Amino acid sequence: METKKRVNHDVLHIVKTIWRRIMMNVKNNFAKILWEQLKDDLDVQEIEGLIEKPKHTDFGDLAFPCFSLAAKRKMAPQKIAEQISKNINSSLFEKIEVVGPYVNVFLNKSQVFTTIISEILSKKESYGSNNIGKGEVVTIDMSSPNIAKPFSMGHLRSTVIGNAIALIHAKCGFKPIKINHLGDWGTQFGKLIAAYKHWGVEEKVKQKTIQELLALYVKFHEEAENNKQLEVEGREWFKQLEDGHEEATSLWSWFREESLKEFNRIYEMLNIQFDSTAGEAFYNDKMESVVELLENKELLTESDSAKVVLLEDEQLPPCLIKKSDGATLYATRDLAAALYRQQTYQFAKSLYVVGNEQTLHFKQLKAVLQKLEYDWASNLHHIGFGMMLKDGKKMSTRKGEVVFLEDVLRESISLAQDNIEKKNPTLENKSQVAHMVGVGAIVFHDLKNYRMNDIDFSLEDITRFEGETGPYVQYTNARACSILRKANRETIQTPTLFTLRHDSEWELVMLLLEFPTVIQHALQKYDPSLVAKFIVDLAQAFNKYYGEVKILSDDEQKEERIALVAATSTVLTEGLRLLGMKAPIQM
RNA sequence: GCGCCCGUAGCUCAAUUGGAUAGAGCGUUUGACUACGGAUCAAAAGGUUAGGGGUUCAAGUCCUCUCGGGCGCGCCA
Repeated sequence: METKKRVNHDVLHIVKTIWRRIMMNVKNNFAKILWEQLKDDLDVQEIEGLIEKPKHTDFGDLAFPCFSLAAKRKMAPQKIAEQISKNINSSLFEKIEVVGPYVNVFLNKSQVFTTIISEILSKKESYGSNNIGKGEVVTIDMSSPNIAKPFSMGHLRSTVIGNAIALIHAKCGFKPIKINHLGDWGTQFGKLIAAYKHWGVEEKVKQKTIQELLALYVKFHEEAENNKQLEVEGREWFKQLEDGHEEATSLWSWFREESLKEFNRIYEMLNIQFDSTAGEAFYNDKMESVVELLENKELLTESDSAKVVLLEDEQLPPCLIKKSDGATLYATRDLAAALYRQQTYQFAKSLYVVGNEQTLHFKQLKAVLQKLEYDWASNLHHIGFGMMLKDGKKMSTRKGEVVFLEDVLRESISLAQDNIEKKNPTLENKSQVAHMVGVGAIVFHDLKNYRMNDIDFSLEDITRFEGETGPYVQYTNARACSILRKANRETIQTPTLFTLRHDSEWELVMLLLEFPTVIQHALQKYDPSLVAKFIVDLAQAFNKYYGEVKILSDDEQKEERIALVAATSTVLTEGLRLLGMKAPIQM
């Protein structure tokens, strides 16, 4: 008895392993089969590169286009396709069709199905993980809001894109280091101190810090229009700050502390933590050595009594290192930061999730590091993104045209709360779920489109819960969880062989199969939107299936369908997690 | 003026990176078993891919010009 069981188990195991191997390399196997006939014209790798996934499901699961052979053989591609298909004989496919110049193959569905579902059920949330990163460190410069300014919708982009990129890197075996490069230094603090000295009221600032500080900042710029003296005052106060003037310093650290309290509230809402919050001020004592470094390499040139690094060979404008009054600048600070990060973390890659408008700055930064002959300079990457626009135009902090992220988050959470009251009033942990859904809507909205595109701010769009949205994906998963709850299985059985009955089942499986590839693409392109689009596709496929098939009806396929639902829920949950979102099991 | 990015359905965006009939969501119109959860599903309408020229078996995708929009370009960050 014991032995028999063992034998059966082993046989099953072997069958599974073989099929897993085949599925991992379905494309490669198809290429090898084709190669048998095409040896004279192409090698296996070339063939594999030509194999595509057809646009429509009626065209099969994989396709080989014969265009490139047509030129070599001087034959019509249609004829070549016919010839090839006649000579293929493999159990890998259940059907082969020729449509014009394409050889379309249909995979043996039930075996693929069995393999992929059992893989997901056994690996669970680690399905799709890989070890491309081999434990290498990747620093990610992200979020970086400015002290004394509101945490705007614009900063949200850097924060959530950076966070998703960090999660994707971790999934691929990297060690991400999230750095919040706080904007806590610079001329604007001089202006702010000047404004506070003129019009500031301590109590007001204590009550509503950032609103009040923003009001002062806006007033400063309004007044400065007609009063040039103010600008001078601002610069003087910043100089005082740099020289350690007592009042200036204490005002600065007060502003900084109060601002951080507000930012932390938002990070808590978004559930995002940082490995380092070393902001710009952190590099104050590391600036002089950068300047010396550049001087020793004789890279500094004096120009209009300022010091610059010329980048003519690189066809870039000069990089400004020191102002005529001797003060350092943004570029100097980022050079110091790059050096510090390389020393501290020995990164394999250093990413900067910063808006597109700073593209030139990062080109210059990289170019200067290359002039300093650091070979790691080529591992710096600017991950740009489009702006958050209002009516097609950039929002200006100076004019007070900003939307507070916190207001938008609260609005969205309260809308989610209303929905729950209406649709699921008996839900137990309503407010936690409302939080997950409301915040999820905003995060997803920001990640679903390619990051380079500009986004026009629309509260209506952001807080939409229907269609291609975060809540839609969350809802789909909650439905799947509901079925699993009703099925009431201690463990999900993986049937030995699936019998597919519906096209919608196969579409679901093909999507599940793609998940690991999607993750790799998202990694290579630093593009979380690929994951977002994928989980929307998956949710759509699941909802279609759900509408078509009664999953819990009692027939021979019931266990298979439950297994498919479990696998789908696992991937949806994991996909949401990679975007920094929660997947409530009820909502 | 110079440099970079963008232009796809009324709106917001896709399109396997040069491949088959350019697809989704929103909005509009119509329909769905008194429900495995309707935050869902099914269907209809909606396109000269801003425009011209070029490259090739094949262009929304590459090259070029025109028009339209955005961003950046030494003492801000």
